[in-house]
Amino acid sequence: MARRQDRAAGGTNGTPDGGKALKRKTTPTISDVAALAGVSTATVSKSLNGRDGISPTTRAKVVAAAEQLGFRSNALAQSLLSGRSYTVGLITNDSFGRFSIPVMLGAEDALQAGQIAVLLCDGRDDPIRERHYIRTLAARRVDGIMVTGRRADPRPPITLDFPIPVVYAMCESTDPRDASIVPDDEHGGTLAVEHLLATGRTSIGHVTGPSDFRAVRLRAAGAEHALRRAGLSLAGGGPLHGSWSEEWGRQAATILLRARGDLDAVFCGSDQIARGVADGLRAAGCAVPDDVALVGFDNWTVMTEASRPPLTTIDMNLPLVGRRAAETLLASIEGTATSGTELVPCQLVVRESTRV
Amino acid sequence: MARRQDRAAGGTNGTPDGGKALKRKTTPTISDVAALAGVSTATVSKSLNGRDGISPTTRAKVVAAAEQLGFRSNALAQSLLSGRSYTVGLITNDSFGRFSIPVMLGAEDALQAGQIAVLLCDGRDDPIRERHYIRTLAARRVDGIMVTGRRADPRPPITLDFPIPVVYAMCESTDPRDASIVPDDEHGGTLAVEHLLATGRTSIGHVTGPSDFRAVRLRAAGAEHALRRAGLSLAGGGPLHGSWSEEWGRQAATILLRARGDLDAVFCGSDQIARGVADGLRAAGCAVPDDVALVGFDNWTVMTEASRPPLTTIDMNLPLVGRRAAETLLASIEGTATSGTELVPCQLVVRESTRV
DNA sequence: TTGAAAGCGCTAACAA
DNA sequence: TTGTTAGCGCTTTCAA
Repeated sequence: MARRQDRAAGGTNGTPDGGKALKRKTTPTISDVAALAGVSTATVSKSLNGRDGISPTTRAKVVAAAEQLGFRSNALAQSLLSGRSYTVGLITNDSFGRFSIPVMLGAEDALQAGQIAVLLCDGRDDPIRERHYIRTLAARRVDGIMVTGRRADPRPPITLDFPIPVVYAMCESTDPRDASIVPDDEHGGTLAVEHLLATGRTSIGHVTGPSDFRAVRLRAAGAEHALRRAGLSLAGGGPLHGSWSEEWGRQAATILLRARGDLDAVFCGSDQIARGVADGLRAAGCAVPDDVALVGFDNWTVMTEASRPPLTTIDMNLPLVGRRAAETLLASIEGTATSGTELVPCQLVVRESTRV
Repeated sequence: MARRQDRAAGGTNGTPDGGKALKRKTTPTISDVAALAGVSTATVSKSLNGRDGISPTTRAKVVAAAEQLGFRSNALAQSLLSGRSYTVGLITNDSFGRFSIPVMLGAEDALQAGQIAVLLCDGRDDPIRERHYIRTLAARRVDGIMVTGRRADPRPPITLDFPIPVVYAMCESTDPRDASIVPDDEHGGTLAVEHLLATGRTSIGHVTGPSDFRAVRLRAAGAEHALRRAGLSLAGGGPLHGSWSEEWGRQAATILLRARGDLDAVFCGSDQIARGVADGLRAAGCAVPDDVALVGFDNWTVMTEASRPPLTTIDMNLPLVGRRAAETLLASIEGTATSGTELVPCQLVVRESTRV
């Protein structure tokens, strides 16, 4: 099956040299440093950790010795002593997809600034697997757990039989006492429609995903509020629900045009749908944005840029969601627990599809 | 900025109860279990780890005590003793994008089967950051490191000042003595063209990405080999290089049609390009697959399914790349080091765009 | 079959 | 200013 390119044998990096070996060079410990520097281990520890009560001379000697040996303090031993692993578990059920990754990146950034490492756990929507991971994380004495998901819809909280902080990012816990950080979808819907209104549109349709997504309901609600404040309502009588696909967008474009000859804007529940709508409108001889303006949702560049014309859209600030989640988790680890759901604001990104 | 939904305070899961606290319930240790079971810690250890030389009665007693206390062995302590952390570091420079994620998932799967946890490190193409991560991983005494990237192009090996196994997944190390696992792009190109030939096409063009990508050169080489074996050569005289975009695909379709009136197939270097080609052909009044058949590369569902018609494509088996990398790393950790580059075969996925 | 003791690598009292 | 000692939680001889 697999081909292997033939090449010289013998790895570079540290692959143990096959032979029974002479002096199997083992990682230097604090005692090695102490011995070399001619001091006690306690002195080495203090010197290297910047504790005071150490003479500059000694400190220099120790540092030199450590350097020479390539000494690197064993975090495992430190953790055992301090009772903190400086590690958090990241459980995701998005198989690290489009939504959870930006969240993760934001989180990882904030955590690593706090010197916290992240253990990866891909739950695959399998409760068994999730439980297994939780056991592992428990054994490794993580300082906290972050849970992430594909959908913003509330999910049952994870169950822990040991007391450590948990925060839900992107997916809300059904237990209101848990800390959750999610994008403010309703606000996103409002932003989109307000932008359309501001550019002079008045007959605005809404094409979106299945109504059993909370995000879908919230975005629609935000849109409708904004319209109501302007004394208007959705063209077509309400949101048009379908699948999260371009195909649905294309169909919906036809439906809307047929229903409302005066249609001059469409707000879509996703960029994918919006791209479909753009194609559908074009096919019907309708110009975007001249005849009909278009706003998507997600700011998924692959879609927004490939669409003709490029799409104005709503960005959920997912990295910020991740960052806030990490900060909340860190605070909780430090003892300042928070609870309840925090909404991260969305942001309008203007491109060709709504140019005036 | 952020809205906070008001809700009752007080977390569910383990957020330390604010107060100075009564008996701050601490995680039970092996001594707690020993005390409760009325035996020594050594006996507890042996009982729980299935060592023999323990009477069934005692074992049962210990197990019961452990259960009752919710005892979970401290992996940190075990690691300190065993010298193995059962953890590997995963360094990526793809910001966990489209390519490295499937690789990661495959790897994570294989590793977790081996009871190995994964520490996440997003290098962001920043060497400083990468070095920082390597220090962290060293301190945490990871058993090995896996390096992943966006491009298959060879990258300089990471530099370690301590001896642990490293494997490169998806991105090859420039040092041939390192172990690398990459998709067999050349094979992929061959598969694509052989499929087109098998379905009776003879005038086959190739539209692909920038030629400084090794994958681009390999895929083209594979395609040309297959053609040569059939006594043919690429329509258009050679590969058409451009950007990795739909836009380029649309342009290229026009170019190819103009150059070769008898064009009956196009093999594309990516699904994105292929989708553009599909649109370009359709716009030129050319039917896919009746007039011109189309094969993409990547099996990126978002593109293959949204394309009209859905695209036949080449799948790189990325999860398998990850799995093989993990297996190689595990073997290396166990002492069986490998070196050189392993090629993982690609696979043809047939859809509408090449129906006969 | 069980337990006492030593030690993995490190840090924090406390003494010197 | 430095060193001695104890101990984090666990496993493993070795002796009982």
